[in-house]
Amino acid sequence: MSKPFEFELLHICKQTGARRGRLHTPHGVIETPVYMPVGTQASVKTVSPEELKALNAQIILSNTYHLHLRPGEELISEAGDLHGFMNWDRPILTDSGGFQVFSLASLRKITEEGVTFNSHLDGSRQFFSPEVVMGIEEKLGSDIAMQLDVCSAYPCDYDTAAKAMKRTVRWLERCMDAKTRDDQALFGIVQGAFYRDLRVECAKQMASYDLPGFGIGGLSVGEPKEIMYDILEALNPVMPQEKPRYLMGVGSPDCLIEGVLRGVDMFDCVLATRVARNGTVFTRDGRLVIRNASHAREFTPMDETCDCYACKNFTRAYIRHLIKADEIFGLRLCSLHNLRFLTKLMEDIRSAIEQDALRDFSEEFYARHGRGNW
RNA sequence: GGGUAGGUUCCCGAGUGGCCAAAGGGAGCAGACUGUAAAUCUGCCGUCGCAGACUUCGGUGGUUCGAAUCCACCCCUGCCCA
Repeated sequence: MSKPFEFELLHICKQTGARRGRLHTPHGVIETPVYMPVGTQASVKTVSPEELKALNAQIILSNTYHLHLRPGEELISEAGDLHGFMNWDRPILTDSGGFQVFSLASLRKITEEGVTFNSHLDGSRQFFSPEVVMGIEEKLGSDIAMQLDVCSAYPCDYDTAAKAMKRTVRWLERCMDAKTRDDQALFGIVQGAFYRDLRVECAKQMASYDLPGFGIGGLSVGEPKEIMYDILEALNPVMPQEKPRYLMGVGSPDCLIEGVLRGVDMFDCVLATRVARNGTVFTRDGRLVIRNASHAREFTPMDETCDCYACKNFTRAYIRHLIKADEIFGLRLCSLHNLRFLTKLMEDIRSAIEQDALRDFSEEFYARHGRGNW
């Protein structure tokens, strides 16, 4: 019996240094590196829990801000917790609302005490602080709770980035003080925008706290990928080896590979499901806009090599038709496929690490898919 | 046969003398999307092109400096009456 939130570092790829691990949670074990589908409002859009399990989703994300506004954590706790409410018995990670502070910038005001929001739903005044957020996340009963953080935009001047990073550290301390549940892990979030020294300083400071894992936030917010990779390279040696590192909001296939190569263990991203609903799918030959007219008469699977429900049963021509006709089933098929594409990619990555061959794997992947087509 | 309302760019539909290649939808085509205010958003959508030019508003002929818009006749469609 392992202790809660133990992270076993099972293997390090001799070719790349990439990490193969296993994170224990109250709702089961997570094999890492892992991609986590996003279910912001207690639902991975268009996909059922049974389907998520079938495509080997090990853990999903949900969102504190959105669930607080609707239906409210009180109502969810009446159902027991978020797991019971949405009938998902595997692990759940809740994001804190820190990203909404960033993406709903026009609706909020940040002070040291916390963030004042106008709800995007009805305009009502909302107040989020580290303590408030921890209270909500504990009521939701997620396995992993993210701290409330301050995410910087791209570009961001040094002074602003430094202030946001330092406030994030102070808010992490307040989250730790407010935390009461032992069966929920709290992750800090490394900030510092695109400045290596700020990132390293933040990571070192947070590493001194006894936390079960750490997020890397504020990346993939519009900066070139090389900048993100550079920050990850700076963080790799200074983040605790024995704790999982979670790169927040990143999940194009190439970024997943590049992240793992730079020591990342966990990822989440809306890209797969959002792009799916807009008529684009990942395939072994790169991104495919299945909505385009060129696929109208292709009576072949979206991806010949894919084992997902959509590829095993339906053709490009049919799925394109569904998308063009605004049939919900088309959105579901594309979502199922893209999610499976990523969970399968992570399976392959885990196996490549175990075989000390992740470099070979990534080179084959790029030879096949190209580097820029994602 | 008589009366009446109409015929607009792929479709629906606005426009009733110049600011009209012609509103607005839809369809179509393409692009974007990375801790989800997203089944969303953006662009193109007569032809050729850089400016610009050219051909269009049922047909033909007129009026006018100028017509999708006014006049005449013709063709076609809906409705009403015989």
